[in-house]
Amino acid sequence: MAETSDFKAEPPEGIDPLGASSEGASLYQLIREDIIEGRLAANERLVVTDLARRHGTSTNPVREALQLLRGEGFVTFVANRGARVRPIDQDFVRDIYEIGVLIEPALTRWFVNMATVEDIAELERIQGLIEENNFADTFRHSELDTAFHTVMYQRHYNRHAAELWWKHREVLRAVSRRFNFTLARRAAILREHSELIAHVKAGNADEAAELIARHVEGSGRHVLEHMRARNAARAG
Amino acid sequence: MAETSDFKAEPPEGIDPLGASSEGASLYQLIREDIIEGRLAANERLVVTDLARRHGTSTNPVREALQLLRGEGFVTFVANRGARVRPIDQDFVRDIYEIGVLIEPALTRWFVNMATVEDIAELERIQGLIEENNFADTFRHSELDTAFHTVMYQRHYNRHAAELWWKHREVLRAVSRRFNFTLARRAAILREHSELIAHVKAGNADEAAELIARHVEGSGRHVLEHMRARNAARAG
DNA sequence: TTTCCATAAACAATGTATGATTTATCGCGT
DNA sequence: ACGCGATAAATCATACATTGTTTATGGAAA
Repeated sequence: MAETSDFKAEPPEGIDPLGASSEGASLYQLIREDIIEGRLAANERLVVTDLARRHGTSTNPVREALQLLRGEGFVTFVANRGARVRPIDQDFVRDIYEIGVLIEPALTRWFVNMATVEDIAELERIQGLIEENNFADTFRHSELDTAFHTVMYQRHYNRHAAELWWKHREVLRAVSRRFNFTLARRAAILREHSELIAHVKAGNADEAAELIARHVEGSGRHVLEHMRARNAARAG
Repeated sequence: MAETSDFKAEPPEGIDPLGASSEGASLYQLIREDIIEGRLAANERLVVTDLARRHGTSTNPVREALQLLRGEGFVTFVANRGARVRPIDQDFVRDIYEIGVLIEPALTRWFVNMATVEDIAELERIQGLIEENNFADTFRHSELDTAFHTVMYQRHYNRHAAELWWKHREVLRAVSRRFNFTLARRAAILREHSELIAHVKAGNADEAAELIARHVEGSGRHVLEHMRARNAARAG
């Protein structure tokens, strides 16, 4: 699994990157990243001619990229008023965490029943790196954590579910990177990952699924609490 | 609830129809329906100039509509080879049914705890129409069935989940219309809807959620069985 | 003076048309 | 079966028309 040895988490195998054609693809990816990473403000207007100038293309590919992003839900359109950045706010994050709580246990259950020794070794390797890093490098942690779960969901037969998870994951990864982990959360993550590996080894699908549900919910609660706090600080 | 008195099911309130601008919107909707209703064959090439000619527009709006459909997952792109119709095959249908089994119980649980007397009256009214129709008019049944579930999920706070459900529902509605209901399935639908209403009235959220899981799973099994049979017939 | 409103100018979205360039695809002859 | 040239099509650029939105501006009213 080459994608887990370096820092950058890769999409699960078999998920088309949606960035096919050279020019338009990078345009799409650039705008997408700007939204997900928060470099474009919530509700900011996306003016076609501006984007075209900024990226050195004509307006045509820009408009197509915006429609693609619209279909994925990262951009909203109003007739004759063009595109705006869809805000990745608390509601947004809560929504996709809740969907994760529902879907990830099912993906996990399947994984437990299908896991090979190589899979388990890979999980343990990544978990080793996570413990080694011990949250020192936030970016690295978030990549490793994503890789950990990717190993589990990567080969699931339900491609819709796996792709949905990945799409959500990309957002959550970016959002959670903006915050530091509390000590309690750090401990919970390490403990839950270890327990999960134990369940996988023992073939306890139900326990693993239940654990993942708690894991995702805990992660969501943690991020949302941070968002709330930051929001309150900004408002107060 | 005006949307349930006539034949055409409407998207849940608050779901933007994604068809904003007049021209491009209808283009998008037309192509989308052609795919969902199966008028465009699986994997069929979507040639930009053809579509433009057929719909009497220039190529630009066509390309944008295709990108939007790509983002929604109804169309696939390969670099420099353009767009193709994403096949709505057994895998596709199984995937989204399975996601429904995971998500709909959660939506239902919330509904049971929030349902007003008007909601319940509306459910009973629709259920009355469903029984009255008694599967005589397949199209009408599918619209009514959709309306029934829409009442439940319409106002859920998790807009992502509700929109995901709706997007999937539009596909499943079209697919299931291609088949007739077996007698066993008819009986199950009527029984489960009635039981569901009883659970809602009694405020039994868990029972309702469990029932919906079975309802969706049964519906999926039924449709998939039909698809399998038709596929086998075609192959044999 | 400030607030409000109508109006005009500037801006931008949307669609059309056309051409250049690159990349697939297909038919044909070897 | 293979290569090659013709055709088809995707992709991008450019320019422009039309339409609707936004903003600036100059008064009229409070």
